[in-house]
Amino acid sequence: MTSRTDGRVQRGDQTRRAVLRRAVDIASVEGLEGLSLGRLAKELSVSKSGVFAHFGSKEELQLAAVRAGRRIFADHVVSGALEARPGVCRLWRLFEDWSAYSRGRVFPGGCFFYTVNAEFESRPGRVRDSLVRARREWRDLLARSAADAVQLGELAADTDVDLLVFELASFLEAANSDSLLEDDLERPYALARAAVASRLSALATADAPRPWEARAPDA
Amino acid sequence: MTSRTDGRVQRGDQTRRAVLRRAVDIASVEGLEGLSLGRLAKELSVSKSGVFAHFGSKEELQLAAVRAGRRIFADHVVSGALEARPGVCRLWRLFEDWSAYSRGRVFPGGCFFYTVNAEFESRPGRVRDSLVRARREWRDLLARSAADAVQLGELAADTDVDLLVFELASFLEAANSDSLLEDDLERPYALARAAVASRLSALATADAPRPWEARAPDA
DNA sequence: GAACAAATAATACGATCGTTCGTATACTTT
DNA sequence: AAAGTATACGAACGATCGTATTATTTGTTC
Repeated sequence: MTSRTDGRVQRGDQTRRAVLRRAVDIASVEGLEGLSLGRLAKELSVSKSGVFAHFGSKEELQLAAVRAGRRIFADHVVSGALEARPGVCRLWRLFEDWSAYSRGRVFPGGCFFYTVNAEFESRPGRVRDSLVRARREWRDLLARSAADAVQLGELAADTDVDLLVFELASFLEAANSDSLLEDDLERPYALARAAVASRLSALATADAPRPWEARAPDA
Repeated sequence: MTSRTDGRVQRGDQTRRAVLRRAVDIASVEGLEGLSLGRLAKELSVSKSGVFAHFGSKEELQLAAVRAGRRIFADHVVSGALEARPGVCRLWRLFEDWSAYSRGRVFPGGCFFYTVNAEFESRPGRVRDSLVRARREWRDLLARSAADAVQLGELAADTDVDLLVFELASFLEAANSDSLLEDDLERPYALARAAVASRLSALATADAPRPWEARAPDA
């Protein structure tokens, strides 16, 4: 029988992981089409065919990069927020973690999904399909969190959840893009914070928690 | 003195225009890096070197495409709004014209600047610089229009103009991107309309014009 | 140590990239 | 008519792209 850990596949997984980490970093700056097997191989000091063999085609590499991007996004933004109590606290936590994820440049080109969504939003294919799915899951998480807040009586009962989610998501994406284009790590995120807090404040009920009013923690 | 009609220049300008019109259309879908001289030449049935000679380098072609995109954007979005009376009416008109420009797919890939800004937001160079300049002019136009509205007493005197502009611009960009990714020509623009109207309503003074409350014109 | 399997490498292919060069064909100016 | 200029062409350059085929190294199992 095959032993618990085969050193060969172990090593393979390791390089595969290294390739994907580099791939998502590149893609966040230059897009998934800007990825090239040759460049990836050179930067990682492996052979081009070695990289190729791991994925079988460029499209498969791109799809794997999207999956890798999702894992990193989930680790930095989703998993922490799921520990916050449901409702407006979780919603605010999603904003704060997303803000830290984008502002902290977990990917050198800012949010990985902002870049590649813009790249593939008009290009049919499997890559676009997987990006649309990922985006829906993210928006659904925002929508569920907002709906929870309404159900818990933290946001007004007549809150238009779809509209709120659209507004919040707009602010996040704009902060990412503005920060990169203006080369400003402060102002766009401060504006997004004010915009999100303003929306939530306007909808919050009298006795709802208001995490956005807490003193900003010193760095 | 130069004679009445210079056939060379005329013919040259014509193909140059044709190249640029095709270039911005392609770039709105595939980005300015996705442009290729060979493809451009093939689609326009001219020689690759002929296209190249018009611009001298790919970067110059990209810069010319940005300028062409600006002209088209100005024609569809800016010039009409400048005819509206200053203040909240002009602000609303900017939203409506931008919405029609994006929704009407003046460029097949949606807003040209959304695509190429995302492409170049992390890439230094002259193309990025020209995009940043164009973006600043657009945001300044929004800011001046909002400031006018405050000065005219149409929006509350304590309006945070910078925040308002951030919010409005966020909604526009998100509508464009959502529409393309969801393949939905209605909902994202309706959400953006509701979001913009909601922000303006909240800030509008008692006797300010409220163009967003007018009956939507039938198509 | 032999037989086998998985990860990586070496090499090559055809296509396309941006660019350069030399040239033919207009048109304008002298 | 001669000289000059602008547009466009065709062919070729070296580089790089994604991919395929064929070896070689590396680790496991008998």
